[in-house]
Amino acid sequence: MPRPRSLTLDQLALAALAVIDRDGLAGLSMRTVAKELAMSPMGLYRYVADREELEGLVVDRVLGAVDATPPPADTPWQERVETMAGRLRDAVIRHPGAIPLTVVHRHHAAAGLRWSETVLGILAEAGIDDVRRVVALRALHAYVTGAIQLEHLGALSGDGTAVIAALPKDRFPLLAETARTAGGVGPDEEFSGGLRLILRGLAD
Amino acid sequence: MPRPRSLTLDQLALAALAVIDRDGLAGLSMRTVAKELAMSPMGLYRYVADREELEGLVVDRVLGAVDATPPPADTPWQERVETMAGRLRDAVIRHPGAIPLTVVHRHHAAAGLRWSETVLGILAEAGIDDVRRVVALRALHAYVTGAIQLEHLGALSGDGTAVIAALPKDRFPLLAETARTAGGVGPDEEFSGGLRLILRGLAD
DNA sequence: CAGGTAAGCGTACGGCGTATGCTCACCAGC
DNA sequence: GCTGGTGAGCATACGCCGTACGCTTACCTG
Repeated sequence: MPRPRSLTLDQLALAALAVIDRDGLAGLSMRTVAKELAMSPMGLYRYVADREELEGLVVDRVLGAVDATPPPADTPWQERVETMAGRLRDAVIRHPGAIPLTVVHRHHAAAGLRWSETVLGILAEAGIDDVRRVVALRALHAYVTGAIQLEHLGALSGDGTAVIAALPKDRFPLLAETARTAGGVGPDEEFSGGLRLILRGLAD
Repeated sequence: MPRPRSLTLDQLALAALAVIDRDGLAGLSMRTVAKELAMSPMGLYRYVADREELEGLVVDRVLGAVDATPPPADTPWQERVETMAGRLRDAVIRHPGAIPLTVVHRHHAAAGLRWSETVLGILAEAGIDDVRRVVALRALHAYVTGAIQLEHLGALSGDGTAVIAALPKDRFPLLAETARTAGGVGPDEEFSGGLRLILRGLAD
């Protein structure tokens, strides 16, 4: 009977994401999202209970872009896990400003659960039993989450490695050297290099 | 000549940490910290340029508590890295509310650099050359950072595993089973279990 | 065409970070 | 022992924020 809703939740998420992509996470507010939708600030509360719920919608949309279908089963399981990790990283990195949100709200996003289920399937096929599988999944989660954040935070502090390279060599000899060689390692190699450490540790 | 300062930066950090421990990160504001110090809100700006700098002081204090002296060299290098990771985790977890701050400001904290230098020393003694060392250090950082956050976020969502255990078993069979067995694995075992995966992967 | 229902808006409140200019406690020099 | 400069600390104010609350009004059903 009443007036029909003029927006979908996905449009809300899209508008919020547009604000984040344009002005960063600090630019996200109920008011800016409402303005993006040519709507009054309070109108948003007909769709979400509070700001946190809006953030959840954003995360749903970001994580919803990751393909959770199992990679072809004829490739080695390590490679399949790498594929899954890569898909997650690619989707998240497409919206760097939203990274802190994905960390906080990942639990409640259905897409995150689908990703986990697929990864667990790959691990099970690799013959990893349930207790080791729990540890492996959490470790993969922890690594991917942490790596994405470090990658992004390092970037925003304006060549974070440059700061480290300027350290007193007598007190931080290894760190200074490491920072120098770190320049030659790209973020992709770094990510998959670290991931492969876990996978090798997993493979007895 | 002028009036001497009545506070030290460490006292500021301590007051902010007290607020965080008592009221959580959301309770931290220039006003609440000033109140904690029986001072006017603007008085804080004689000590720090802005809120971000105050947060940096907090992180300095939290991370300053980790012992960066190399563990005894007569133990296996894997065990020594585990010791270092455990020290970092213990220090951070002592102030759960400040975890998001440690992630953001870790770069600028001197204590974090000392930790990295010590870990690099252990890796070097293990015969890991510089390119692999860069990858290993970043992977350890990523894992420890991510694991601490997941550990803490899981806790605040009121038994996050309980939510997962209630999933439809037909669509998420492995996840549901995993959540059930996860109950039997404590956070300490989970943390060191994942860490050992990386260390095993590092050891050829 | 009339009525009810809910969509959307306007206003307002308390809190935030912080720019700006004041007061006045302190100490060096006479 | 007084005086004057210096900067510590404070009071006020501005423009944001999230959101509680009550009104208007467009829409669909009968």
